[in-house]
Amino acid sequence: MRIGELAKATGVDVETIRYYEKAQLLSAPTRSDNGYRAYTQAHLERLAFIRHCRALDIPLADVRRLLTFVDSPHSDCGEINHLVDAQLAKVRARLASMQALERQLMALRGLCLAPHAASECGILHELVAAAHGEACACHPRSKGSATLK
Amino acid sequence: MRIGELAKATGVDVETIRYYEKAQLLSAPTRSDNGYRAYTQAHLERLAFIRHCRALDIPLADVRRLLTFVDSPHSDCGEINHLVDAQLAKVRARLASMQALERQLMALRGLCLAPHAASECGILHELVAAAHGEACACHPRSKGSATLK
DNA sequence: TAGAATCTCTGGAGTGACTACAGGGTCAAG
DNA sequence: CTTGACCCTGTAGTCACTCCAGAGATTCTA
Repeated sequence: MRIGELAKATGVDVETIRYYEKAQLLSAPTRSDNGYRAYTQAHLERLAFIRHCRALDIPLADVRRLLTFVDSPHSDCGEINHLVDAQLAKVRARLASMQALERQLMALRGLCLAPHAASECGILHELVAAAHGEACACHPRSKGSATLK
Repeated sequence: MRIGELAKATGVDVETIRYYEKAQLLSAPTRSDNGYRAYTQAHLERLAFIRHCRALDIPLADVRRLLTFVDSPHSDCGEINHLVDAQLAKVRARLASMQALERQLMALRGLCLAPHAASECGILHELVAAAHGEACACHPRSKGSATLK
């Protein structure tokens, strides 16, 4: 199988496959007489594994660890659990901050509903106000007056 | 104000401030006799503005655009709305994929509750199964048998 | 006043995970 | 025989920082 076929079969870009080889995630395949990379079914499976992990946003360093487990079936899988747990925690933390971000942007967007002069734009005012340490729609002060007069 | 004081006042790292200067987001301040950067209140406000935008995950290129609006108060703010809307759409898209990701990882995690040999680890089986195009707990096949026998 | 700790400077390299070239070689179809 | 699709290597660019080396300036403590 040539690199283009492998790319099509797995949905991974050709350049990315070469990158994975250089990054030691995919072993270097044998070469045909013309110097083209010749991949086997084993490569395809390994690449699909990597792609699946990446779809789960698992960093390449962790994918590398997981691959060693695939290669040594008698080792203990405790670290695998740990790895997935860590990934889940990371995703959840990002999820929470994303949700806060969405709320902040919605509050900001609500300050300017129709276009007008920038000097009167609620959004710009809001962003500038942050510079003065005033309460803003995004990050209301927890204590004291959260309302601007 | 020296760079360290500015950093403390805004919560932006010293190196990041210098980076913003190089990236043309913050104008180069005058220098003291010893060559140290001497910042003004205007710099502080501008930096706070940038920081606030970054807290909203607005890319630096967009922050640069926003700063031109701050500098030209008579321009129309339509682009500001557009920019915030685009940011909101981006955050929402990421939010959705993050939520899917969380579900996938939870499904994966449920496959191995106690550590044992890697060869029998449900998580590893699952990740490897993806290589064969089989249905997996993360991405069940829409048609046909979604259950593994 | 000496020495140490802290601050500041510049320029350059490193991060993650690709992505995009430039400049060439190989191969099949028309 | 030329066109186009594919493949090769190596390098540089992306984003937004972050870290480092090696040097000079300032400030604190003994």
